Amino acid sequence: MLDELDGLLLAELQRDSSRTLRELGEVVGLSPSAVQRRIDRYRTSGLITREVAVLDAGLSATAVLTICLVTLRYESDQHHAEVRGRLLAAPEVQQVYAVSGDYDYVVVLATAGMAEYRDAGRRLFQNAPNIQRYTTLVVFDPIKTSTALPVTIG
Amino acid sequence: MLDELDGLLLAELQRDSSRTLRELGEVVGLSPSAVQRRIDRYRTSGLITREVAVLDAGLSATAVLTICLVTLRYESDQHHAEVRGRLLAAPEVQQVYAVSGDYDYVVVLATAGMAEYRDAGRRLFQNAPNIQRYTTLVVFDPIKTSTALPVTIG
DNA sequence: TCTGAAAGTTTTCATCC
DNA sequence: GGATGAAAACTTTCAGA
Repeated sequence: MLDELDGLLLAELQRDSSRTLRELGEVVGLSPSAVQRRIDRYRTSGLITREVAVLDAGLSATAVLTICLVTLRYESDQHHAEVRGRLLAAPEVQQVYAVSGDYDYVVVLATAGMAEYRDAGRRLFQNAPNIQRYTTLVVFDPIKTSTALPVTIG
Repeated sequence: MLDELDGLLLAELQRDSSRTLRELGEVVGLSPSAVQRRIDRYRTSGLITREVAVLDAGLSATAVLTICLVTLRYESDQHHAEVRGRLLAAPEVQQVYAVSGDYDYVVVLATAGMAEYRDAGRRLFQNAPNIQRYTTLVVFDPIKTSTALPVTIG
């Protein structure tokens, strides 16, 4: 179970994880070793899955982001597994969400350029089985790209 | 300008930034201090915008992710700025993409539960000016949530 | 611009509260 | 659980190539 200090600490870590244990301790009001013990717990429990550097999409110059809204032809587990496997294996695929609503999947692609996007789109959707239809939205401004989640305490 | 070593190093940092300079150096074939100099350059140039901990959406228990596809009523810069300002100010807003295609914005919301989502949706879209229509997709499985971008060398 | 070694911090870990 | 302090590890700095 998580208390308010965990909520605070996790919010800080989702905002900036590059600080030292002492700096984090000052923010949340704990000693460095107390901070460390909590962070260890998040890591071993799998609550923190990874720590990553986030690049500026604008400065990554020619990077093109596209969002594909995908509907499958068939709804069986096998067909879903097949599509997921294909998406996860593709290096261009940045994010995949299984959704309920007007579509089955929302897929964010990050490619080095427009030509690379066309290739990926054809390979993953156009010439692929089980895809009934898909719509592409080209991102011209990635206004906010956080991964922060709310932490429920208690 | 970035060389192949930068491309390698940036890919590694986007995958796992929690490693030491020595470990990273072993992966890319550089000494710890050479790695550090390059990372410093990424940080001061703004290519690396931040370093964050990524939480497991499943273990974050009651966290609900939703994706809203939003169309504005008017296309002027002022109207866009107004909507963006509102979205950026909301703590529930995890990601915002300005897109071209069938919609104007793709917005990812992360809320502590369904009730919180309903509040946020009403506040940000239903009872808000300039929103012509919006569709909500409820995420029932965040299959992949990376932020990795391709790095163009040269 | 890289390497390698010395100096300065941070993290780790055992111990006590 | 949390704090403290010593040891180990890491990062930073700087001389030399």
